[in-house]
Amino acid sequence: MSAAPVISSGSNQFLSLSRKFHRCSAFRGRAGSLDFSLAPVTSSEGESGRKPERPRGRRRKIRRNRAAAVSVAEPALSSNSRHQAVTARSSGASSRRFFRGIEGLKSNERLHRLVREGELDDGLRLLEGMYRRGEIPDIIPCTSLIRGFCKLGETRKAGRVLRIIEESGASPDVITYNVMISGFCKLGETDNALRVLDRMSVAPDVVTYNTIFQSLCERGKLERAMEVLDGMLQRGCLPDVFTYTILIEATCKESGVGQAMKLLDEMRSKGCKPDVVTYNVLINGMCKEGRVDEAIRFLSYMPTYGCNPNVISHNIVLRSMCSTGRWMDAEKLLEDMVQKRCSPSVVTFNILINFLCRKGLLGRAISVLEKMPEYGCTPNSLSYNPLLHGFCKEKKMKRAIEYLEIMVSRGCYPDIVTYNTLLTALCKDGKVEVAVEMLHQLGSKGCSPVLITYNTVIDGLSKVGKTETALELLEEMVVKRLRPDIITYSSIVAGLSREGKIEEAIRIFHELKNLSVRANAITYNAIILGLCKLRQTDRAIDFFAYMVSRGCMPTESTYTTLIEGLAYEGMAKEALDLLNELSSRGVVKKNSMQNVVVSI
DNA sequence: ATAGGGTTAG
Repeated sequence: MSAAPVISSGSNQFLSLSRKFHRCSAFRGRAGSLDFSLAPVTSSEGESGRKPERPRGRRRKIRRNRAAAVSVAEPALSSNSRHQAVTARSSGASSRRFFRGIEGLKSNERLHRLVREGELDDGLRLLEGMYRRGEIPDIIPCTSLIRGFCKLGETRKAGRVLRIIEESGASPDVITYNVMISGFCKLGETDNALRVLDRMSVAPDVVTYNTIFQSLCERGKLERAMEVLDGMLQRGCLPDVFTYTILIEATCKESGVGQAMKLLDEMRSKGCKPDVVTYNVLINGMCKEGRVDEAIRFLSYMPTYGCNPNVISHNIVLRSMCSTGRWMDAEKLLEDMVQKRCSPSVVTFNILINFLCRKGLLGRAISVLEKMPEYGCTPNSLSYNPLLHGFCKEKKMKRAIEYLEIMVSRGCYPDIVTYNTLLTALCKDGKVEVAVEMLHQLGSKGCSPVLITYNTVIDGLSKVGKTETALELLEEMVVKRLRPDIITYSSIVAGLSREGKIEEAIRIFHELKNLSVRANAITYNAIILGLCKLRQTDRAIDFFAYMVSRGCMPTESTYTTLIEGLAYEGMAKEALDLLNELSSRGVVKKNSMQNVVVSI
């Protein structure tokens, strides 16, 4: 960015500005249709892999019991090594081989102990030694070792353990393989999981396959999953309800409910009976496609398929009714549920409360919340938070605090979202100091601030000219290992711009590249606004050009800011011309610029 | 293997 020449009014300058604009190629079409490929502008926080972990208690218990049974009956000898010791003796083998067997027994005992104590790396080291000496390891501690390493994300070490088992002459069983495969899958290494599947020395079971299907489908690789299904059928392994349900869900997402229904037929024809989850997945698919009425009909047919809908079936439909504004239907469905003795859950009520709050019907939301105990449901933070948010939005802080106290008095403790909501309201209310104070007291209330918490307060500070303090909070969050994102930096850049500290704003802006944070239109707009306010419209236009060259799509406020900048510098006619041109291209709505036009 | 996931920047 070169130093900006001082611009005086005059149409010559405007011509050159205008040419600059045209060179930016943003005018070749509407704002929404730049003719070169644009990287996504929105921040890609997306999902953070936070599916609640399913309790696997039952299966684990069985496994543990089996391990326990072995070690109780034969404290030092597992089936594997006992077999070896016996053959070594009975075949009259050399004493060296016999002793190696004895050493192996001792090593396995130590391996068991290390794994039990969680000393995984020591366990692996011992295992390597055993492998070198030709001792045969027990697969049970080895399987635990694989599971442990996978939990730590160290799939490489887990894979090494599996290799050692395979090459040492011990035979891994299907459980060992399943642990390895599920480890790879959980960490997103589906290709590695498939490689293990291919080289398995024992037949994979339905659990093996389901783990892989789950992982493939989560990553949108339905086609690959269907190929694996073919392989499964060829090997004579029978799919179960889980298998089909996973595949049906993915099919709903990728090819629509129509396709998914065909899979349902296939499932039935193979003698596999769909259960309530299978049907719920389909109902969800219908709702997502906007076919709510079809979903309602399906719900009522379910009993004739030999399967009664459950709370979740109803909740899916309920949510869909609410979001399409069919409030009366939703209330009726709730009545139906109660009548059919399908008790509503907290989720049922939270769906209703959420949508009432969004519509601003806080009174009705409260009456729903207060009725929950009659149905045996206790409101949780997801019940109270939308209500607090509603009060805050209406600037009824008193009522918000009142309800905060009510929730606490009922034993429902505020969570980080509750606090974030309150912090937002405090900042908007000009009580930023209070917000900072509250932020720092969160820890003592057993609730740690998250990225959004800091973003909220940093933005609040930046808005009232306290970017100094905002920058301190930025430091603080980094120390707490929270990674600032584009929202954090946009707030700070905007704050600096507003204060006229444009050079510092630009410096931080350029730092973003090193931090691998991608600037978006909001960040650019903040700088452009700062430059315009300093009457450096020329630099602002340079920056606009830079924005486009970096593949960031300008927004309406990018343009309005620039038009205002021109007007502000006294180039009234130019501003008007540009406004006319942009509005004729549909990039800027004229009525959104009424004040500017009037001021000119 | 299915439902609620709410709160932050122009």
